[in-house]
Amino acid sequence: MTKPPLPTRLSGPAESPGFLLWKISNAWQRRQRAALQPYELTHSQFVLLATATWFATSETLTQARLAQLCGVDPMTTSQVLRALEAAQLIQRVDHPEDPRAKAISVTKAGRDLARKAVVAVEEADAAFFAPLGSDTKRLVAMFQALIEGNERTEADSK
Amino acid sequence: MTKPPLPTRLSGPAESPGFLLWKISNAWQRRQRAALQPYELTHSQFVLLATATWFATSETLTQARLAQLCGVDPMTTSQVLRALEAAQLIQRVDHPEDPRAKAISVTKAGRDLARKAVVAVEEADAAFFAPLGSDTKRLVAMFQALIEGNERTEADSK
DNA sequence: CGCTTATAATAAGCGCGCATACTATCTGAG
DNA sequence: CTCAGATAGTATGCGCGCTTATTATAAGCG
Repeated sequence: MTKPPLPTRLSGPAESPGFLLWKISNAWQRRQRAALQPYELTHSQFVLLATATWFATSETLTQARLAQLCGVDPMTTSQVLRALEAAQLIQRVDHPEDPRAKAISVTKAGRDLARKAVVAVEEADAAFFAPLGSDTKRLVAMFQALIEGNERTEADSK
Repeated sequence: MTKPPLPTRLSGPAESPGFLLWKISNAWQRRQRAALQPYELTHSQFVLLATATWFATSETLTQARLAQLCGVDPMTTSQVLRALEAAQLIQRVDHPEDPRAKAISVTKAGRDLARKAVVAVEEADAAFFAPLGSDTKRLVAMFQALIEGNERTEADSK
């Protein structure tokens, strides 16, 4: 070793938490894709459909509210919800009180599909994190700390 | 509570490791995007450029080899490398021994940019995981276990 | 009341991460 | 040597995640 080609990065990317996070997230999404394929849903479609199913009973959902609940950006939410509407899993009608907004409701087909898909998703999720065993709880705690700690930073930079 | 709208999913998605993983990965990519913006690089471009810089001194890189080293799929690798070539950060010449393959080399501009960008990336990375403090090591270990444990499963399903 | 500011949704467009399919070439078994 | 199967790279196309910009409307302030 005369002169390493890059500063730091001591022994390749294998130990960088960010690099690993990226790889794991990709692997997880492949898993989810496979698990959701029988239902012809993508992961984002599932998240929005499931969350809408969950909250539609307790409040009148708008796209913006749903985006906030799921942590999906409003642009993507708009696009994905239109796909869900085209598949007749949800309905988007003009909001009774705010003509700018759309009121989101879930059709019976949507509810039924969500109920079936959520089982497959949670199964795939459990299988993916199974290698951690009981440490999974610890991972969840770390994840929550990361979200907490970075939410603030992101809000600052706006 | 008369009848929950969905089976399981006991108290919303906030505790699902997969859901958290997805949110965190998105947040991390936003951070990386911001950190790399001054260099006009995307995350994938950086990873491929940095890895090429790292390994080009020790072996004759092909796209397939680079894809394998980075864990990026070959199709994306092809596309991203062409972007890097257009930016004159790498070169793709016909491989001397295998006419199917391209030999990848990094230009001086590419090396210089990689050297600068890697600092910004590692800084952003450190800031992102800072909330975990010394537990970061534990997270890395969990990540490695997850990759290990799921690599096998994915290979099986092919 | 009028006016500024914030908000709901969308159009257009970019790059990644795939899946699928195709061409050209290498490699190994017989 | 031949030929089947693996491999390197790419075209095409889809959906997400995001940026920027636009339209329409709501909400707050003087």
